[in-house]
Amino acid sequence: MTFDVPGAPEAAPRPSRATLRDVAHLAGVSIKTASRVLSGQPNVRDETARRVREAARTLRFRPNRLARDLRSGAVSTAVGFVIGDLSNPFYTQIAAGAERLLREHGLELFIATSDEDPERERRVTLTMLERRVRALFVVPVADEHAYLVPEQQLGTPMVFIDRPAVDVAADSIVLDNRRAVREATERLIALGHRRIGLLADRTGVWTASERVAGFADAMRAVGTADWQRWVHRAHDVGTARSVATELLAGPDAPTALFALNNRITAGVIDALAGAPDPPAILGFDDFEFAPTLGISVIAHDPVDLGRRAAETALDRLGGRTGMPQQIVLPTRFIPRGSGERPPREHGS
Amino acid sequence: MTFDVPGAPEAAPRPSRATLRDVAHLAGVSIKTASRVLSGQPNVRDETARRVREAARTLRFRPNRLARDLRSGAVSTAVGFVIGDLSNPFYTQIAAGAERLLREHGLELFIATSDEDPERERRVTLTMLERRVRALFVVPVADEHAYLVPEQQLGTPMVFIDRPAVDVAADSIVLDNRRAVREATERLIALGHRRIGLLADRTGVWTASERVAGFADAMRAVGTADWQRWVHRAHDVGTARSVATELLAGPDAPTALFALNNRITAGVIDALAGAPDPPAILGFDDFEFAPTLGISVIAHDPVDLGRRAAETALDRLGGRTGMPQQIVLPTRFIPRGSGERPPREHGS
DNA sequence: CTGAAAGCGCTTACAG
DNA sequence: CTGAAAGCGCTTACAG
Repeated sequence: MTFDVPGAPEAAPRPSRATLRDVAHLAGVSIKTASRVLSGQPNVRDETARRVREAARTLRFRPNRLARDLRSGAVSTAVGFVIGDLSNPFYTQIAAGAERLLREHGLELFIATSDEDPERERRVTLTMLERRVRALFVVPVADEHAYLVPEQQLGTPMVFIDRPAVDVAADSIVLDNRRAVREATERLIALGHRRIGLLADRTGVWTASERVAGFADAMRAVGTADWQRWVHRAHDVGTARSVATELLAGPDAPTALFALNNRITAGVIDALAGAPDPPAILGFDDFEFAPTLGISVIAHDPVDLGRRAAETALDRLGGRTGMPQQIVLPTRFIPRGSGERPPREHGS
Repeated sequence: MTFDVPGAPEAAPRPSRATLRDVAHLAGVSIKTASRVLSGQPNVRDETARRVREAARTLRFRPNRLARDLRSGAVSTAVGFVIGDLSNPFYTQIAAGAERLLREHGLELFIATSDEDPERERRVTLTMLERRVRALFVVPVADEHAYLVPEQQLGTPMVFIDRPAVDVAADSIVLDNRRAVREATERLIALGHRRIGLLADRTGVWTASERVAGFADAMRAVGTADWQRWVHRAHDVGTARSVATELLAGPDAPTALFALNNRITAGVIDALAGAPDPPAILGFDDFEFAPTLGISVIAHDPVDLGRRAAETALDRLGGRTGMPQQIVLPTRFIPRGSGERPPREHGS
């Protein structure tokens, strides 16, 4: 359905945009004085300021930040945020956490998506730097970031989130993936589970490797040498669903399924909906309906990841120097039926 | 946990950033020739181009977009996107849909959040315009946008999403809220429900009013004059939970609950988890676990909302003039247990 | 194929 | 308290 809004005006002739020069002219002052008034600098007579403001209003003057930022140091008040995908809440909640803190410091967010593609990540990151963002946040997919070294040396603070920086000495904020998965696996083992199907993201994904390592730690500790046969790969809801379905239909079906991220957990839940004798399910990443669905999760707060990243960048902008830091945020195990509700941005 | 990364270098002395002038100088050409090479213009001898590119590489030259955009029309390749909240997937999926299309046209996304606050919405919108964004997308909370009129007359395409523009004649993309809720209510009535508890967002929210109107249409059609007594208000998961709990405990408890957005649906689900004799639940907005939880939904695709908005803006940028349009996207009713899976960005 | 000049719209540094 | 000049780093328009 498409229809015209009744009574809407014809496209008006386009007046051109008023500049500071126009305002100054109309107010009968120099361009510098107009600049003073409109950017809140002192030392202008009240009457003069009033005239300038009125001229600005009359002309509907809006300053040009491009020009302003260019002149004053070629650094804008924008910060760049590179994430994998805007439709994945994990990423956007990180951005939300960072944004909240940044805007208290007068900074704005420029978000670009890498589509989980290393080459595109590189391209959009460089574009952000061309805009002279004041700081850069990356939830990296690529593991090659040497191209950022010169930019970093030029003083742009960079913070890597969820996965550490590899070949650039930048600050990073990560979760304690390995420990979390080791301890959760130990719980499953303590409950008597031995056939634990692990569904991990693709090899090469740093968080997946860390989490699998935690699983290996726990399995080896109880003498399970062939732990690798329990490790399966999935990357999205669809593949996770198929893998889970196959696993349960096969011989030697697992008594527990451990999904290593929220997308995989969703697939597993899908596969098991209405199954007669469902295995225990454990998921890395908390999600809203976990309590309702009776699923144990390893919980953490993406918003907090973002907030910590912003803190780190603000620190650097504030002049803190020294070695890059890696901050490791703890996760929390929430067993099913615990009734515990972790704090969330929305609701609960 | 916080620790220093071992072996990280001391903060290096900051070299200053190379400009086009530096590159030209090193390559022994004029600044204009360097510009030609690096911005891909023709008419440069191969050998000259090679020298320039090498100089650029040596100096790690990165063009300054602020300067480029300022010179060439003072319009950047960024588009502005104002949403209520980065941690609400409904908004970010809209942004995802728009971004995908826009980037095919070489445009980048600048996202700002209004925090659902009209005054803040106004402020961030104006800041975007100061950055001379090429187009502006707004999922509005305010219902006063007259201040955008001059900007629009200056030729910045604006598209309102999910809620129409009120006092500025801009294009908009909305859902068929009223019809969708009327028809869904009719279904409930056909199933024999008469005591239908409606949980709507705050009065003043345009989508809420439309949806309530649809409910009224259906209730009046079957002679229910006192339909208003079934309308309750909630704004987030928490309030929706309390309202739902109260409703069910009260006398004359509803046999069906109709939640008018995804946040409210989540609250209702929460309230009903484990209830002995739960009412039917119907929710506006689709969500991933609706099939698993056995909930009927009014489905639509936020990604598509964003895509259509981007199409509209690109059209305007391409020179289409004429009256602003309001595009109404249809929704789909998905009954519980239908097994139907709507297409989603992630998974399924 | 190449370059010198002017200018985008502001702010900085300096002078009065 | 106010202003004329210079310049941020590029590209446009023009000339050769």
